[in-house]
Amino acid sequence: METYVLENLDSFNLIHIFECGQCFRWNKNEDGSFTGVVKNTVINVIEQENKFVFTGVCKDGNFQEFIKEYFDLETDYSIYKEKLSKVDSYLKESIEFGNGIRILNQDLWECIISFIISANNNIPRIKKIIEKLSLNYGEKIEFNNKVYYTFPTPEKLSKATVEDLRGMGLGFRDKRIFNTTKMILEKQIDLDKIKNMETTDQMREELLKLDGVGPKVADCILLFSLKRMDVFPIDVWVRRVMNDLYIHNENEEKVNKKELLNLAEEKFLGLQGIAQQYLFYWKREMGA
DNA sequence: TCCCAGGCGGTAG
DNA sequence: CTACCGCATGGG
Repeated sequence: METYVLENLDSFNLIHIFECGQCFRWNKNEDGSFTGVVKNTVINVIEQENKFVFTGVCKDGNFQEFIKEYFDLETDYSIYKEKLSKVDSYLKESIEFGNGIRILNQDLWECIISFIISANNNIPRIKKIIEKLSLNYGEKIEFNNKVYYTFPTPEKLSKATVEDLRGMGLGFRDKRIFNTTKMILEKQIDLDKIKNMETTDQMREELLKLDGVGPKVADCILLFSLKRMDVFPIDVWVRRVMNDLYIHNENEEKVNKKELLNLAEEKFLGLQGIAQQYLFYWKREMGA
């Protein structure tokens, strides 16, 4: 068991980070701490008097480096916030609201599967399905006398038949998960190659070949795992907030996607991904 | 009960 | 190329 304590972290709020919709495997405990499974490690984080205490058993490498990498602690979010706050008063307000958001460095494989599951689904159920997959196909780890499961590897998940997957509550996404797992396992799509590609467009083109990965899911993967800050995943909430703020179309479903992308590019200038996160979180938490 | 969910794939026009 | 539809399931 290792502990890492950090003081005076800028732009770091546990609720904002874990509940802004980017990740699915973190849960809040009664003491206000959060526990999550990251790669082969279970991590607990708690905020105590302006200090953040990270606890975990790190099986791959140095625990402190692991935390710094995963929580994106090398990135200075004040620069992002400063730029975006100048866009207009809406951005300013959304940033004040989601002040402590940070984009986690999530595992590419896990991110792909998780966001295929997210299609036409709600967050509580997405989390349930991912837990069930992990329980059935992941590795068991104990932490503080509790049992956790790692996210299944492609090898392990490939043992599941389409029927098995249907039994996990995946619904119509069963075949998509099955096919994508196979494509990745057989290296028809090489994830390491994607990580090393030059441009966002090259990465997106490759991701779109995976079954169940369309424009929205690809952009989520690009933002949440490949750290492409210039992508702008458009879901119902983002469409809603962009329409309310800038377009004022009576029928928000009719708002053209290209129009939204152009607008986002023009306004947020390479920081569409970050802007999207603040706006998404703000809109979803504030409601209506 | 009924509507909806961080959409996608397929098909028709 | 765009427009539409069906899809499984369960949360609220």
